[in-house]
Amino acid sequence: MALLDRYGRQRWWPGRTPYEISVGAVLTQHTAWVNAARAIAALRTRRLLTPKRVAALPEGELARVIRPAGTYRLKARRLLALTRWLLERYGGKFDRMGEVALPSLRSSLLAIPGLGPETADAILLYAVGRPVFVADVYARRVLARHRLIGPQAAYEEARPWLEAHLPSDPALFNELHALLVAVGKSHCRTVPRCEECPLRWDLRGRRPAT
DNA sequence: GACCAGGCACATC
DNA sequence: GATGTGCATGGT
Repeated sequence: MALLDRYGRQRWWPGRTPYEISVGAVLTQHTAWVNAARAIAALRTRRLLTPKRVAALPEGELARVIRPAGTYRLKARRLLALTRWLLERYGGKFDRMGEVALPSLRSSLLAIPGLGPETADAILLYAVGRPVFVADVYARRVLARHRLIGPQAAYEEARPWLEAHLPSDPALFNELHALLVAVGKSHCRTVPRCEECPLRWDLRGRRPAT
């Protein structure tokens, strides 16, 4: 892949366990990753990166620990909701989700207050390993720039487009999403036109005639 | 001091 | 259905 050659492997999503990855997905909402990482580090220092320990914590105390991530009262509530869902349905074990059909697992995640499509899909892809594309603002920006989707395309428009145009491979989704974020953050912001960008060849699965 | 960063829920028009 | 606002920190 041309993007891979240019930007290198991105090694997303940082996290030692599926639970830690899911915690990161909530903590990074509308927040720079570096601040979410601080909050995760604070949780790790207190040995709180397990569902049972988080669930046992009063909301106010959890909020204090994750303060560096910003919107901490909100995120403490969301983190507890996710953690309780995980414990009640799967005993805190991500591998028990393996038998659940993807659509029902996804809608079950979306029913948790505080989990929108992007957070739910990040958990599905990066923590559970399901083939769901995280069609975040960067991915949509890059696709729109190449007129592969409309400039105002919504999340739920871009995600099926990506999933339909790519092999259904979680490892590929993982790396490409990370690469699209890297491109969307830097290159596509500063370069007005991308007619020659190799991205479109990757996405369309063919190279243009030269 | 404004703006942004790997969103979401809720109110209002 | 589109638009606006609160949440809140830390970096540029």
